[in-house]
Order: sequence, then structure tokens, then C-alpha cells
Amino acid sequence: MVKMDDRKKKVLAAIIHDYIQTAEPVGSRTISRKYKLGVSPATIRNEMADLEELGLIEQPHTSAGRVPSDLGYRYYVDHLMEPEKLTPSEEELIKRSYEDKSQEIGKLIVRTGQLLSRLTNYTSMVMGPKRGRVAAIKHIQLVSMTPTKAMVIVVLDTGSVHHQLIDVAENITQADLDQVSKILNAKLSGLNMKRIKMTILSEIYLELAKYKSFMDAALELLQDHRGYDTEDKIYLVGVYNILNQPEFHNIEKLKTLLSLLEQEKLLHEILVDKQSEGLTVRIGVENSCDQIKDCTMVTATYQIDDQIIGSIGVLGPTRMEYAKVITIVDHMAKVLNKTLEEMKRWR
Amino acid sequence: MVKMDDRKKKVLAAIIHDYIQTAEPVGSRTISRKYKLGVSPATIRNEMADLEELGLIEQPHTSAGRVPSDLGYRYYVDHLMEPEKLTPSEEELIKRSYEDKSQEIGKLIVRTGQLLSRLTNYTSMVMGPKRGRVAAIKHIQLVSMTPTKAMVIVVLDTGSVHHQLIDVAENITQADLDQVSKILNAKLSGLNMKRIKMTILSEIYLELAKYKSFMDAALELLQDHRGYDTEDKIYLVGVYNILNQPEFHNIEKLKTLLSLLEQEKLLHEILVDKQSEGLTVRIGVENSCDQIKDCTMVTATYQIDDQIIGSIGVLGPTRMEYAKVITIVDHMAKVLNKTLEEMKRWR
DNA sequence: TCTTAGCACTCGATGCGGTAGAGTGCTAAC
DNA sequence: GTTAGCACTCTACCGCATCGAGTGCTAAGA
Repeated sequence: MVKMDDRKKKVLAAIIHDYIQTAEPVGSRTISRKYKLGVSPATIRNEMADLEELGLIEQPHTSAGRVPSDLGYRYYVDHLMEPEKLTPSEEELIKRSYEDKSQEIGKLIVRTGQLLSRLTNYTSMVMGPKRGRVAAIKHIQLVSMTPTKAMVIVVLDTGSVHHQLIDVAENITQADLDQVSKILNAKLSGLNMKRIKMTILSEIYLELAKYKSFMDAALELLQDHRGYDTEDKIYLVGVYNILNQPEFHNIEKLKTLLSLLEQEKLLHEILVDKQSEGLTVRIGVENSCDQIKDCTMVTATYQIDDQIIGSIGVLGPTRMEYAKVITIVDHMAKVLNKTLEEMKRWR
Repeated sequence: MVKMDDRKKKVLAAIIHDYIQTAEPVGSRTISRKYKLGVSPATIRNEMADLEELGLIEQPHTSAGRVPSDLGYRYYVDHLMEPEKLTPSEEELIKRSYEDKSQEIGKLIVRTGQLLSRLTNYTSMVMGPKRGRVAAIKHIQLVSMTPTKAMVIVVLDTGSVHHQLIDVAENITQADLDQVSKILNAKLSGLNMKRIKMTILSEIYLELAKYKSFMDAALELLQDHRGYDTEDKIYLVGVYNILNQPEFHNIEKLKTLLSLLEQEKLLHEILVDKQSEGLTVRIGVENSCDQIKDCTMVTATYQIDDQIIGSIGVLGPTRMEYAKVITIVDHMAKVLNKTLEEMKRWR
């Protein structure tokens, strides 16, 4: 049985570095010349044969150089890689992006996605925050728009605002609506969405019998839980960055990947696949989804009060700049968590 | 000088039909066999030579068949094409999509984009409604979120709702906020955004001197005109449909096009380029933008009270199914206009 | 005068053999 | 254990011949 020794590690690291840069199979000669291990190509070749036996590298065909296997990348990430530091300008950019504090949580997440994509040059995927608890109603307001239309506005304590137009009878005035708003607020304000059960609703019905005609529509908005959740929403930024990866210059591969990215359900599975707190790197076949078998996903969770409420991630080819991407994702998750912590008070 | 006669028209139409279907240059033999004009390939060849002289068709190289030129498509669209009727299932689909009446105008536009893309299998571009007039304030509401944060909500008479979190002093209560809301509503309700000038603002400042601390932030939201406009926002649907077009199996072309589609400003120019009321077809070089010189755009405007407030359109290769696409875009614009007319009352 | 069969011609696509070059594995010497 | 040397393998590339689709032209026929 072959064992990894120090030189093998160096050779593997060299192969991976070179391949990440060039996307071309790496030969023994290249390594000997570019990476000064102080040994001849022949020695490198022996080491390479061992590394291949270990399953860490592969040959596309005889007389081609070697290419890292998924397992090789895995070994690299786990044992060899030295995380790259952020450049001052990168740090600066991140800092500036989070400066504006009076943000809605959703916007924060979107901005994170944009940053991830911009810094890594890959595609970023971020998942909107899942409520650690169910959102509670802060305020309800009805506004008359035209004689027959009114706007229902619901403010949640998470800082999100929802609105919908409803039809109302011709003779309803803004005064009526104010009256209804008042009652709704008295009854519902502070309650979380799950606790708005039929009992309370029928109570309201009773009290507002004369407005029955439009209460149905108004309450429908309240009941529509899904409408309040950004939980399932996944934001993609920089999808077209994959066009810069030579491995996707093949239209068929491109189609497969892009059609995957259109399906939010699958994205969701990919993003939370085997998710545990902190940073996760899933390389090639480690992904459960077939369509990204030659991609790597670097994801991290973000949380509030130790409860995971969402994920951010970067999707790229297995030939990914691991040292850079991992640092960035990790750092962004930390910054995001810190920012969320500061915003926590009003959630 | 060669003149178009009936048979030339038939030959041109045949070439275009065949090319739209196959994306391959069309030969004289194919036309004679498939399109039963009752003449031999040799005759067709003579006609083709004439059509080429007229600039309506081109030869990629000697010994290849003919391909329609932009001019050829133009002639086809102007003189030869018979608009294709919508199938019952298509009509049904469109009808169902617009059934839900109590819609916000923005959602209506997005839905239109989705339909366009789905029905045509090309990329759709729709532009959000430009206000015929400046939006007016319908209602302002301040809601206390935490001891130090409040939500400003502004409802416009166009049916859009805007909100933003602001910082407030620790000792401000919801009652205070209600008081401020009341005054703001009294002063500003019904005014359009342009008319909120310094005079009115300073009046408010005077009256609400004791809340001065946070009025700045609240009024900033009111002043931020751009925030209220969806005018410049362009929705793209079905971008990946272009992958199905053989003309874009070339990565470089694809990159050029996709990078164009990422630039909203350019999109805006493309969509309203030489825009006049009604349906417009811009074929290949007729587009002012270089990057879509081998694309065709079919656009239509939508209006309220004879004022153009936006555009919808489809982007595809010049080898486009004109008869189908033109019918669909035209029909969708009409349906959209009709729906907007019905919604008009509350705008 | 218009149509068409026939034919020579053009040019891209395809396939094949040969070559160059990159890279390997193995062996034998250091 | 390392390395120089060498035979071997396989891809990429080039040139060449061939095939076939499609043309333009010409001359005969309607």
C-alpha cells in the first residue's frame, strides 16, 4: 500500500495549482520546471504513478498529463491548501457593502450574493432567511385607493412589508377602513402568523360583520403564509460567469447546468444538501445532484441565536480556486452573521 | 432591373420557411421538391439568382444553398407573411393568465413577460410601466418596530407601496408616530411627488419641530423619486431559450449577447429604439445596437389613455418564426391594453 | 420567350495517412 | 532512492483525396 509522504503532497499540490490555472493536464516536466521540487521529471513520474494509484489524480488518456480527481481536490482542501488572505481592497469592498445599517434583511442577503459572485467570479447562490420563529404581525393598515379598491398593508416584525389590492363595496369610506384597521390591529397585532386561527378570525368576523363583504379578501392575505416567507427564495448572481470556464464551453453541459439553475426546488436541495453549521465544500460527485457532478459548491450557513436560518454559497467547476473561494465564503458568512447580530434587536 | 413577380415571391417565401425550420442553407432542389411550385430546380435557380441580385437572399459560399438576408426577412414580413392564428390552447392560456383582476400593474407586466417567453420559446423583454403622470401620495404611515427603529410606509396612487426602516430616538412612541403620520398625511396626501417642494417640507418641519431628529430620514424616502419608478426596470424571461438556437451554439456570440442582456441601460435603448405606437419589428442590422446585429426584436407598446407607458418584446435570431411571434406579441399587447383599460379607474 | 435537362465547376465536409510532440512507463546505471 | 535514456502511446494537426450538394451556364425544347 502506497502512503502519502511529504513529496507526494507537494507534487499533488503542484498539479492542482497548475491545473486550476491552466485547465490543461499537467505533465511531470512542467512540475519539475515550474515548481522547483529539486527532482527530475522521472522522479515526479514515479510519484505521479503512486498518486494515481491512490485515486488522487487521473489521466485523460495515455500520454496526456495528469488531472486532479474529485478525491484529489478533497485531499487538497482537507490537508494541503493554505487559505488565501483577502486583499486589502477586497476587505474594503466587503466592509463598504455592509456599512448601510438600516437595511432590510432580504436586501442584505441579496447584497451578499452580489459580493460573492463579484469576488469569486463564479456563480453565487444565496438563500433568503428562514424565520427562526414564525413572523408576528406588527401593524395592519387599510388604505382606500379608489371607490371600489383598497390596499391591505401588513407589516411584520421581521421588517418585511406585504401589500395587496382588494375589492371593496362602493360605499366603504376611508373612515370605515380606519375603523377596521383599528380593530384588526387590536386583535392581531403581536400575534405570530401560526396563531391566527379560526377562533380569532371568527371573532373578528363577528365584530366586523358589516364589512364582511371584503374581509374575506383581506384575511386571505393574512393567511397566505407562503407569501411572507422568503425562505424558499434563492438568489442567483453571476450565472454567466460560468461562460468563462472552459469546462462549460460545451453547449450541452451548459444547458444541463442552466436548466438546473432555473429550478428553484432543486437549487434548494443543492444548497442545503447535508447542511451542517459552518462551511461546507462539496466537490464533484460529493454533490447529491447529478447535474452538478463536475461542479464544486462551497456553502456556509448563517444564523441568529445559534439557529441556522439560511445559506450562502458559490458554485463553480471542480477546478475551482479553492484557497480563495473558501476564504471568501467563510469571511462573508462571518460578516453576515455579525451584521445580523447587530440588527437582531428589532427582529 | 429585376422586378419581384409572383413566382419570385413564392420562392422567397419557400426559402424563408425552410430556413426558419432547418437553419440550413436551402437549395433549389429542396424547394422544387418540397414546395411544389411546379417548376424544375433549374428555374428555381434562375429565380434565386434574381433574388440574390435584389439582395433578398445570400450564399454563405459557392455551392451552398441560399440563406435569407435581413432585407429578405424584411420583405417577407412586409409583403409575404400570413400571420399565424393562435391555437385555441394558446388563447386559453393567455386568457387564464389575465383572469385574476385585482393585480398590481407590475405583476401584470411580469406575467406578460413569462407568457411571451413561454409561447414563443424566445427571450422576452418587458419594460415596467412609465407613469403617464407623476405618482401621487395616497397614504403615509409610520410604524414603530423597536424602541429605536420605525418603518416608514408610503402608498402611491399607482398601487405601489414603498417602505424603509429609519432610526428614531429612544423616547418616541407609537402614539408620537401616529401623530406624525396624521400630519404628514394631511399635508402630503394627494400631492404628486414633484410638487413636494421645499416650501411644503419646511412647513412640515416647523410643525413637527419636536420630531426633527428623525424627520430627515423619513423625508429622504419621500424625496427619492427614483425609488418609486419601475420605469427603468426591464424584466427578462427565458434567456436560456437562446441556447436552443443553433446560431448561438458559438460561445463567443453567446457571451456577447448575454453580457448585453446584463446591462439594463442598453436593454432600455434596445427596447424603445425608434419606438412608435404599436408593433415594431427590427431585423438584424435594423437594430441600432451592434451586439444584436443578428437578432430580431419584435416589440409592441402598451398605453393608457393613448399615452405610451411601456413596451413588451421578444428577442430571437433573425431566423425567427415571424408569423407566430408577431401574432403573439400583437395579441399580448392588445390583451394587456385591454386589461389596463379595465384597471384604469384606480390609477 | 420561358423552361429545363445536362454538365462542368466550386467548395465545404469527411475521412485517411503521416508526422510532430507531449507525456508516459520501464530499465539500467549512478 | 534518483535519474538519464529510450521505446512506446496517443492526440493534435496537416495535407490530400474524395464525395456530394449546389451552383451557373448552355443549348435544346415547348
